[in-house]
This record gives sequence, C-alpha cells and structure tokens, in this order.
Amino acid sequence: MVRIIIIEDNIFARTGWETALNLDDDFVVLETFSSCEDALKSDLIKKANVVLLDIGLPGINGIEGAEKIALLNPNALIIMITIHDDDKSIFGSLQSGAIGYLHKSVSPDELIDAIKVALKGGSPMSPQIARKVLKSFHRFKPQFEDDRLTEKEEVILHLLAEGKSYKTIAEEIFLSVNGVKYHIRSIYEKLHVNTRAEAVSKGRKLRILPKFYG
Amino acid sequence: MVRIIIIEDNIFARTGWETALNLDDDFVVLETFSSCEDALKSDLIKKANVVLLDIGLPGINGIEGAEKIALLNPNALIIMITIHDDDKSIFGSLQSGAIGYLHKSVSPDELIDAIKVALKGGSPMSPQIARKVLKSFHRFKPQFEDDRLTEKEEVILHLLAEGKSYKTIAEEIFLSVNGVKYHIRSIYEKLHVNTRAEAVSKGRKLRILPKFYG
DNA sequence: AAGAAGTCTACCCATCTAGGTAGTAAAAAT
DNA sequence: ATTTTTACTACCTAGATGGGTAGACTTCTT
Repeated sequence: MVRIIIIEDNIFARTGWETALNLDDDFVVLETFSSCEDALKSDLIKKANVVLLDIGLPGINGIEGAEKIALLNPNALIIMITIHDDDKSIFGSLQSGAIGYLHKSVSPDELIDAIKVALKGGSPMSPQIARKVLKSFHRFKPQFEDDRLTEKEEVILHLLAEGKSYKTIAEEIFLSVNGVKYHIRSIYEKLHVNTRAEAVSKGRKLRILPKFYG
Repeated sequence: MVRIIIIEDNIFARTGWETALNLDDDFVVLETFSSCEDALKSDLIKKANVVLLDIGLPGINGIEGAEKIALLNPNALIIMITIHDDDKSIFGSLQSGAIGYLHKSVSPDELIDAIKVALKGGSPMSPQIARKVLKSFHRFKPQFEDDRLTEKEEVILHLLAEGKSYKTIAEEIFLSVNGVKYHIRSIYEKLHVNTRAEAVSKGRKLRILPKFYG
C-alpha cells in the first residue's frame, strides 16, 4: 500500500488530488497539509512513501520544504506539482531532493501514472520540464572558431579546476612549469578571462568542464 | 511528415526500428546507417527531424557523433538508444546535444511514443535514466555537522567561484581583505582543501555551488 | 562575573599566479 | 626555400593567495 502525503495550499487542488488518489486501490492519502510547517510537525511525514509538494506555499516554500522533508524521511519520493517552470524553481527543487516535477495542469490519471513511475524507480516529469533539464546539460557550441580549446588546453583546464598547482600539472603532463603557463595563457585568452578561478567558472558555464563527477 | 535517420550497427535493431517506424503514417525513415562516418557523409542528415543514435558504434562513437550531427543540423532531435547506462555514456550524450535517452529494450510502440514526445517539446527517457539524471542534481547531505558552511561562507564561496579577488569580495560584502581571509580559511577547513580552486571544485561536488546559472 | 566562542582586523612571509619579454626547435604554409 | 605558426622553455616582476600569529569586540554559556 502506497502512503501518500499532499502539501498544497489551494484547497481545490488538495482535495481534488486526494480524492483521485484514494480511488486507486494501491494508494492511500495519509494526510493533506496546507503548509510545510504543518506537515513537518506531523510524524506522518516519516511514514510516507510519496510526498506531493507545491512550490508556492505561504511560509516555508516547497523548495526549502523538500529539503527538510528529505532530511526527515530520505526514502520518501518527493514529487513537485506546481505552476512554476522557471529555472530557479525547477533546479532548486531538484537540488533539494525532488525526484519528479509535474505541472499543476496534470490530470488525475497522469498523476496516478506519475506516482507509479516514481515507485518503479523512474522520475516523472512534464515534457517541457524534462527538456529543460536535459538541455541544461548541453555544451555550448563552438563560440568563435578561434576560441575553441585544444585537447591539451582542455586537459589543463580540468587540472586547474581540480586546484592543482602549475608544478603539479607540469609533472602530470610532462612539461616544464613554463610550458604549463604557456598553455594557461592561451586558455585565458580564448576564454577571455585572467585568473584561474574565472577560467574554471567560465569553463563550467560553457560546459567545457563537467558538472558531474561520479 | 517526420523525417527520421537511424544510426545503429546492429542490423536487426536497425531494420527492426526502420520497419516499425515506417508503419506509422506520420513517420518516414529517410535512411539508416551503420556508422556515424557514413551518416555524416550523407546530406540526408541535414534533412532529418529526428536522429536515433546508438552509442557503441565502430569508429566514431555515438557521443562524438551526436556532437557532430548537432553541428550539422542543430534542429535535429537526437535520441540515443543504447544499452549503456553508465554515467559517462548518459551525461556525455546529453552534453553532446541529445534530447532523449532510451534503453535498447524499448518496444516499437514505446519508440514511436518517445519520438512523438520529443517532437512535442519533451525529452523521452527510460525511467531509470530519468532518475539518474534528476539524482545528479541532488545536494549532498549535511556531511558532518561541523562542516556545514555558514551563510556568509556560502556567499564568499560563490564569489570565489566567480573568480573575484579577495579585494573585490571585501568591497562587495563590506569587510576588510583580512576579514574575507578569515572566512575563506574557515571554508577551507570545513571543505578540507587549501586552495581557492579546490574549494570551488569541492563546493560543486557537494552542490553547495549551483551548476546552473540562468 | 568570568570564560568560551564567533567575527573581524592587522601584520608577516613564503609561495603561487599572471603578465611581459625573448629565444628555440619543429611543423605547416607559402 | 623561406616565412609563419605552433609548442614549448627561460627569466623577471608585481601582485594575489595561503598560512601563522595575535589582538579587539560581541555574543552566548555557565
């Protein structure tokens, strides 16, 4: 039996979802709350398998709420249901631990499907959200032809990003310290920066450097 | 009419997908290729709306291939179909410009649905892939209690990540340069690093620093 | 009331970085 | 065959960074 909690300040949405989900034999809505504060006080949170969470809530918003809920119950599958589709809402929610992100216009059937997907190890997302998420990974394209880094420059940029000193880098790639400097200068020119940290920062914005490690 | 190209070295998969897709009235498979090299030579690539791409190809692999295809035809929706589910394959493909990522076990009907989703602005993904992608956004949890950064430290870490000098940071947050240094030292201790770049690098791994900028 | 933290300031010093200049050897272009 | 470009190496300098030490002031504990 899947135990669900709903946190949503709009009474129509709240009761609507509750009714729809309770119609499914596999689901039981444990409780509904109109604010994160109320939900966090209740120990039903710790018993939930799934938490449906709005973002635009009075008091603690859904993003901060998700973080607190994840701390209290790391096993709960947190699914955001919201009208917000700006980057801050989406990526903020995901950082806070949400494993799904649905637009509020979701139909009862879609909602039920989404929860089932989540339970099976998937991550339900509205199509446009999924696209936004995937697009956030895309590398920025060639910029100017001249500003493309060579392979060696990319390697060095990676090492710079790890905080290695010129000396260490030199040893790792079998160059003199001045050789390393030579390449770093080119990197700075191409990226139009003049410190190591800026280069790393820009490298990440341009997705030259990976955002993910393991 | 949706024009599709398939790049897949396994002849059974290749012809299987082709047949299935051609059965749908809205789709036409323009051509199938068994390698990226062949596909990139053909100018049908530029006419495609959708490209289905395997990763484990002889010669140029699917990840590099996706990058080249995206350059030739930025409007093509590239969907990876592969058995690989390691991080490198997934995130490499996404960086290269893929907007969908399906497991090879996909059924013909699912494949058709996936393409339709892609055309509507969505991003078809196998459930486990979607979960992996979303999980990659999750912040790592509190670490040691003592190692949690204070609000001010987080602000400074952000400024460090942007490549600002101690002096600039001092001006921005109304502190002396030594005051900034004081906080930076705490940051280094908490993150167990001893250079600015390492701090930024670690800050990102721990998702203290955002991966996305807007 | 006294002590312990936490926040900030100041000063010193060794090392690291960024930037300029210059020179060499090999490969590529003309 | 000669010039240009590319990939280094060497040296020199100013400024930035990190690490250690120490003192002032505030807030929180006890």
